[in-house]
Amino acid sequence: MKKAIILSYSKEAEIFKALSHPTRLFIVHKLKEKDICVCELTAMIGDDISTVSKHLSVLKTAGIADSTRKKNQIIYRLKMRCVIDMSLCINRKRKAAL
Amino acid sequence: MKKAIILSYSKEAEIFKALSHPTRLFIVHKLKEKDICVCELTAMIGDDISTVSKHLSVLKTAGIADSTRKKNQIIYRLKMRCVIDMSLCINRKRKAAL
DNA sequence: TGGCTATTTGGTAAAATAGCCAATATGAAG
DNA sequence: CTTCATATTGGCTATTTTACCAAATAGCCA
Repeated sequence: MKKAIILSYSKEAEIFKALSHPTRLFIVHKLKEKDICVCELTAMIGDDISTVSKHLSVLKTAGIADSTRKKNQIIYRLKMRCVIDMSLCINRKRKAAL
Repeated sequence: MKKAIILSYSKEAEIFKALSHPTRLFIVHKLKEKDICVCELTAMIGDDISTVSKHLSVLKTAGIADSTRKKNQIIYRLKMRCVIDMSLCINRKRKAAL
């Protein structure tokens, strides 16, 4: 059984895990500009729509995005906008490292 | 073959992935206070030293930590300190959600 | 209602990750 | 040089993740 002090980081880890896939990061960066439906994201990404849907589900479960229905489309929205700051932080570091 | 625009997020994704494990987050939060050797981290975590060493290797490869030798210990240091800001951002959100 | 569009869910195979033990390195100290 | 302490690497298995296809679901509209 894992120590409680370690387990206390599980929720935070889940959020980082949701951001740990290139496709999901791409989605986050698109959503920072505007709300987008699954179909449009799928067209941009080029994966099967079921794959994209599952990525979106991961982001939603982690609390990073949420969704609403509009006619027969599901529109996703970036809920945790501070992930953009994380991105900036990382890329600032990456450029500084050159 | 994945689209280039998606692949361009791979490096950023790697950093988030490195932070996506409770044990590694624990390590990061300890390292923000002071530099620590593998043996001390291992004692705090309770996993096999080889497991801890591999976690540290992930953090190092991602550019989040680095290490120096001191006598026969390897001392790890938090290199990308802005991951602390990410943590704050996430936990601020989490508390706001209650 | 029935068909249409958009999305999610289930199933599955391949790949990646985690964690343990054993084996190997690497420097320290006698 | 030998032994000790510290850390890393290799090998293995169990678990998780990813991505596809097929099937099911949900709302819209004739």
